[in-house]
Amino acid sequence: MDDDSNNNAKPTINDIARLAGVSKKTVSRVINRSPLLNEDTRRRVDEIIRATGYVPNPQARALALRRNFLIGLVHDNPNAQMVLGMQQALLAVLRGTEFELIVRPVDRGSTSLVADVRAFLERQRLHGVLLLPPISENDGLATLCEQLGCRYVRMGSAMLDTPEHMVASNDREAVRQAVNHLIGLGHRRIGLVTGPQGFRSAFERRSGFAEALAAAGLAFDPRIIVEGTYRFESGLAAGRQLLASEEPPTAIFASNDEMAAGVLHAARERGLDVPGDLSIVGFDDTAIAAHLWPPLTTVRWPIQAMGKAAAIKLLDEDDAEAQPALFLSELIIRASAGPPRR
Amino acid sequence: MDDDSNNNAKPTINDIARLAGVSKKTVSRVINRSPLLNEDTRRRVDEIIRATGYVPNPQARALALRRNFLIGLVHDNPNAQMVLGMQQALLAVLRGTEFELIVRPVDRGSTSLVADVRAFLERQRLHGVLLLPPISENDGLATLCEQLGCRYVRMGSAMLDTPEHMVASNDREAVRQAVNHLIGLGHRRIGLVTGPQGFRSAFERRSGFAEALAAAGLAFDPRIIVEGTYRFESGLAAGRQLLASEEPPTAIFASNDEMAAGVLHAARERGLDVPGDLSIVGFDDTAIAAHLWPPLTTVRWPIQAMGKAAAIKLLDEDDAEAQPALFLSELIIRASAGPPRR
DNA sequence: TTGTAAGCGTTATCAG
DNA sequence: CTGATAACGCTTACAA
Repeated sequence: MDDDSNNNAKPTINDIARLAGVSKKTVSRVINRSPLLNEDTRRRVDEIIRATGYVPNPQARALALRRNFLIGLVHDNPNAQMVLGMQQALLAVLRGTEFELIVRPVDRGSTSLVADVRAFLERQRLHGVLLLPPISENDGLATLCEQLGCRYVRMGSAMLDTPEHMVASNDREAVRQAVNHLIGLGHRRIGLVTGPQGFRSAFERRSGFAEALAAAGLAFDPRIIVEGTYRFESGLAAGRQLLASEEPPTAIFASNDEMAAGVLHAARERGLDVPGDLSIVGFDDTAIAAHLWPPLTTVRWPIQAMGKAAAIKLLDEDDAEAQPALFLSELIIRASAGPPRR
Repeated sequence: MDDDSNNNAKPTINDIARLAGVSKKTVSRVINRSPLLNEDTRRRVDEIIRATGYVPNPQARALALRRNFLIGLVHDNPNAQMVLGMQQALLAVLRGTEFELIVRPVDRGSTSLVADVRAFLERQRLHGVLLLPPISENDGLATLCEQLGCRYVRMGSAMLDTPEHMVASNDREAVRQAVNHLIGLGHRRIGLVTGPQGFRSAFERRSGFAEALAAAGLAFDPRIIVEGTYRFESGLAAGRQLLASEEPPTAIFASNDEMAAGVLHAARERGLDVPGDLSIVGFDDTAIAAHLWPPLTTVRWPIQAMGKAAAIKLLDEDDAEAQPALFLSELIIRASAGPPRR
């Protein structure tokens, strides 16, 4: 009915020990690359392991070690593209290791946020977690991880923590560049659609905007600054408002691409030519940016690189130090921004 | 230094047993809602559990039970939006249960696909997996799950398996409706951008297209059928080709939104008015659809409902039967399709 | 209805 | 360098 070896059952450490004629502890040492091991013994055991296709049982290891080989991704899904990009980057590093990725969306509005995350971390005994914005801005979560002895890395739009716990994009500088681009094109009256209050990224981007204007000696006119929610609809509403104002801007910087798409919509509704009548710049370089018409000038931040760095920081104490904590974004110039017609 | 109870250490089943003055087995019975249990005992133990905040250690349970409380999401990431939507739907059901979601991207091109998944399933001893298209079309994977005693549900664009193992959208019917919509608007020459060969969804959508044409007595002209890759660039290329043809279509059905965005781009390049000169219909109703200008008429399939049904099928043997396996898509009429001008 | 003993597959301790 | 032996926290026999 069956042919070789123990048929269906996967071999355990005991099987290997018996086959190799050593104790299970020795096998364990081989598995864990213990340095104090006779080279011959190691080779012999390794051979058996290879031959049998033995793989240590993660559940048993987790129990004995009191910690799991799991990396958690905790987020509040502000941006599907970003979350998935992060996942891919993490998994690229995790692949080939014994670690698995476990995903945990949470509700940042909930008063029990910290308690929820605590329960999750305690239960699963994660090796480490990556906190995505905006919940990464919550210092309580960082403290919690520290307390629980769970490695953590926060992702954010500014340095919120020490380098080993941080991968940050420099949003402020990136926006400064983007706005400088508009100023360089000749724009003097530039509108802003901000992100929602309370988001650090919104604050940073707004600051970069203000700084760029100040550096160019341009006025920061609150009448052409509108707060958005990072959603398309809010961009649409903001665009309508801005374009209907007495003295409409010739360019609008939207704090993310989704809102920029909304602004573009508003421009179309009024029959405006983009970029002739209105230049638009977004932020994030999500998929939509290149697919809009005209393709959107925007800021791209290195999700892949940041995710990779985060994963390495989470996995390995030693390599962590070597990884950068601050990442530079890049202005992607497409067709949605040009010189003002008037 | 510390105040109450065992300070830092989480209570174990032994602590609860001692505190309640019963054996650990009894506590175990309470945890697992064993029916043969004195109501009084149960209450007493439950009380202690609540008071101490005891939570059973999942790793220990996994070891003893030889199976993990993990649900896997195995995919090849053809569509970020869909993957994330699926995740959300699964997690909504998993939330509040003891199950966690573990994400596993794979490479469908790899010759070791089945072996990779096997290694993953054997190692993690998953409770169940959800296979997303296109790898869900691989019967080998389903057989594998069966062999390993791992529950599975396949998601696809047609019924590829028995209802308890399937959540399917009816792409063929949905496309038929979409194309009928175009025909109803007066279009007689309709182009098609297909998905890549080998994808069942591509086949189904193409079939629906052909059937709608046939039912209306319209010719299926291979010269205005172009194969795409489900990517924006392929839609752009296809659009250019179609619009440059001798007798260009007055409407184009693209087999997904991303390609539809590409077709729209191609139309813009030629200065065409949409929908005046060209009507465009997409498929998927991803975020981009509503954000394009003009907003895209497209087909929406019920990701959330499908994900929820899949999760329930994976979790519970009994409820599984009650869940539908076939889901109907919906034509979302926006502004990108209208009557032909000529 | 409840408890006892043994085991799940691994690692840590501490001798040899 | 290597190996008994006892954890890790829970469940499944099998008794009582």
